[in-house]
Amino acid sequence: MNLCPKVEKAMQLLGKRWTGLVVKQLLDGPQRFSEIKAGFPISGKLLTERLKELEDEGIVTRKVYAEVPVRVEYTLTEKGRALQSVIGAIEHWAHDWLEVGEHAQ
Amino acid sequence: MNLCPKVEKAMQLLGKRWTGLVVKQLLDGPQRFSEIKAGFPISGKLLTERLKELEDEGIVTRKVYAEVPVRVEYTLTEKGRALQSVIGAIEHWAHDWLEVGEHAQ
DNA sequence: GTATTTTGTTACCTTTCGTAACTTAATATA
DNA sequence: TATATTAAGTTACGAAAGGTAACAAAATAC
Repeated sequence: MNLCPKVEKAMQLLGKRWTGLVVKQLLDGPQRFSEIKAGFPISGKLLTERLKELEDEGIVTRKVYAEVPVRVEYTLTEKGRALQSVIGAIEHWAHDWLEVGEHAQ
Repeated sequence: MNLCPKVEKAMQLLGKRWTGLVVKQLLDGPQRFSEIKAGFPISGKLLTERLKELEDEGIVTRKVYAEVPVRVEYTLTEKGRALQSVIGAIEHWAHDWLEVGEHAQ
């Protein structure tokens, strides 16, 4: 069986460090840069990079509020919200099968 | 909201290059090293590494057949087969939302 | 003019990844 | 006996991705 290019692309997207967590974070609603960053230990550099990638893929939109200091809010598009099924499946599997602090026996 | 350690661990597992594709490949049934490798352009070095990680997590089992030349077969455990829900969700999302060869508008 | 705050960006170093040559082990062939 | 064959790795080395911490921009308050 040869691999479907769409699935390959999805895998390469989600198979990047932090991407899943960024999407999961945004499933709770629109958030600004600093809020996402506070959710897990990603560096500012990488968060910028990941958000740019997700924006390029039409998964996230970026809105700048010209306040002082500036506020930038990131929101999932419909395409992004559809990833809820994937994130949900991961959470379900994690709760069913993972033990933290040790390896599987 | 603070992140559940199980979900964090799952994300860090699946958020590694090739891991999702290795699991997807093995969902079709047990396969030997070379068969998995033929499924997508992963290097032997990385495939060894990923399979070792998945084995350490109890997601995959490794069986050596002392034939000539040697045959090594990898099989998903029940924990591994449970990832079918995750892989399935990714495939579904990919078919619903991705276009190959161009970016989202 | 200086301080403050958020959202990046840059420089620099470390870790991970990719490639290609090599190793091992058991047999078959010359 | 020597050489070839084959699958499954392993190793060395250069390239790409990731982490850290200092810096920049922009607009306002002091």
